[in-house]
Amino acid sequence: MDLNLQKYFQAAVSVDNVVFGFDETGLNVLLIYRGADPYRNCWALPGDLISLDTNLDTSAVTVLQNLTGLQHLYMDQIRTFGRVDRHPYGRVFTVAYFALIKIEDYRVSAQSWAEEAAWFPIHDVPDLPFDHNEILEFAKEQLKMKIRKQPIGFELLPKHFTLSELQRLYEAILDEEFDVRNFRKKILSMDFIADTGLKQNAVTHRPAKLYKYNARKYNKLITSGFDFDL
Amino acid sequence: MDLNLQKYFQAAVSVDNVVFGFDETGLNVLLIYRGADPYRNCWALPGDLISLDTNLDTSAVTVLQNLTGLQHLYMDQIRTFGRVDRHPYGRVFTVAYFALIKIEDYRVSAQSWAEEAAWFPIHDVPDLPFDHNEILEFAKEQLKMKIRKQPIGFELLPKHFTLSELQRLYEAILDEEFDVRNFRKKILSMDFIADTGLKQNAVTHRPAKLYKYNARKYNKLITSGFDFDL
DNA sequence: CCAAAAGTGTTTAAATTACACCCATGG
DNA sequence: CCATGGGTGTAATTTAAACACTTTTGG
Repeated sequence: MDLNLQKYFQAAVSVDNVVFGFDETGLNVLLIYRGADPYRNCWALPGDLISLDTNLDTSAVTVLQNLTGLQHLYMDQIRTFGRVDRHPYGRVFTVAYFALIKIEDYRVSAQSWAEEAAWFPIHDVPDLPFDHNEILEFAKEQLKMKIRKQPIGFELLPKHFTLSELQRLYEAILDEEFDVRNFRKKILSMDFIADTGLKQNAVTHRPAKLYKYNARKYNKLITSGFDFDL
Repeated sequence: MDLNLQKYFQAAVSVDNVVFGFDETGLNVLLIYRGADPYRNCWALPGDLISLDTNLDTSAVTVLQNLTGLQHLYMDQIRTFGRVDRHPYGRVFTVAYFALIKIEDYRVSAQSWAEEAAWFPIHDVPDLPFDHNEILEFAKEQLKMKIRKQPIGFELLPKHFTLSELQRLYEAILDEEFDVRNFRKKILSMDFIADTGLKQNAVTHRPAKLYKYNARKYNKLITSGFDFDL
C-alpha cells in the first residue's frame, strides 16, 4: 500500500438505529419516513451517512438525534452490514446499533430529512429499503439474547411498573408465555426490583403493586451476568 | 444529501482477524509481523484495508488468506471499531472477525506484506499497533461467551481428542477449573461427542479413549443453542 | 354481586455440586 | 513396582416445572 491508497478511501459509512419501545400494545420499533433520496417516500430505520470527523459511537447518537430528536439514550453496536450492492450511491457500509427506550419518557419528532417518525408494532413492520429488514431481524435476535442475560427490561418500562407489565414485556420480546407464579418467583428472587409501597389506582380490578428497579443490584448483574430461563 | 455526497465517500474500511488456535501449551492467537507502513516492523493482528468491490464477509476471508495462507475456515464478525484517530492515514473503520482453527490442520505461512506469521500464547501477547489490543480483548470475551453457548470446542481440537484435552481447552478459554467427573458427565450428557473405540498410544500412563464430535448433534445444537454451566 | 386482573405455595422432577479411590500403561 | 494421568458413582442440595384457587377493586 502506498500511492494507490486512494482507491481504498472511497467508501462511506452509515449508521442504522434499531430503537425498541414498549407500550400496552407490545413491542414496537421506531421508523422514519424518508424525505430524501435514495428510497425517498418510504419507511426505514433511522439511519444516515456519517461525518468522517466523528467517532463511530458518537455518530450513532448524533444520527438518531438528528432524525428523531431522541437523545440521552444508551446505544449498543450490534453488527456491520457490508454487501457491495446494498446502497445505490456507492459502497456504503452500515453499522447497526440498537437502543431501548420507555416510550412515555421521550417525545419523538421527525427532523432533518425525516418527514415522519413513528412507532410500528414489531409484528407489523412494512418492507424496508436497503437491507433494513435483515438488520431489524438481527436486532430482534440480539434483544432476545440480551434480555436473557441482563436485566434490561427496565429500560423499556416506566419508572414504576407492575409485575404483570414486566411479564408482558418478557413475553413480547421472547415470544413465549410464562407461568405467572414461576415468573414472579424467578424475578423476585433475582432481587433487582423492589416494592415501592405504591399501588395502581383507577383500575377496574384489584390494583397491582408497583415496583421499581434496584440500581445497585442492576449494575451488579449487568457486569456479572445472569440467566433468565423459565 | 446531494452533490456534497463526496465528503462522505472518503473513508476506508479494513478487516482485522483474530484467529485462535489451541495446542499443548494452551490457547494461542495468530499475529503477523508487519512489513508495510504504518507500524512497519511490529506484530499485529492479520488485517488489511479492503477492496471496495468485495462483500464484507468475503473480504475477511480474503485478507486472512492473503496474509497468512489460511483458507477454508469459518469466520464470524464480532464488532466494528471506528475511533477517528485509530489509523494514521485517514479515517479507517475496521471490522473485526474471529476464527477458530486446529493448529495441526493448517500450515500458516506469511505472505504479501506480512513478513512473518506466528502463534502467540494468549497470555503473552505483545503491545499491538492501532487498537488491536482492544480488539483482541473483545474477541476473547466473545470466545468465552460463545463456548458457553455452542459446542465450538471441536473447531480447535484435532479430529480425535481425549476428554482431558477437551477439558483443558474449556479451562483455557474460560479461565476457570472444573471438576473432572462433573465435566465428563456434563459433556457426555450433551451427547455431541462419540467414542471412536480408539485409544492413545505411546503415552507413559493409562491411555485415554479418543473421542470425535458428532456432526448431527453438533449442527442441531449450533442452531438450538445450549448452556454450558459448570 | 359481577368482571377482571392480582396475588399466592406446594409437590415433583431434574440438574448441579461436592467429593475419593482404583486403573492401565511405560519405564 | 512406581509414576503418571485416566477413569468412575453417589448422596445432598439447588433449581425448575407444573398446577388452581382466593383477593381486591370498580362498576
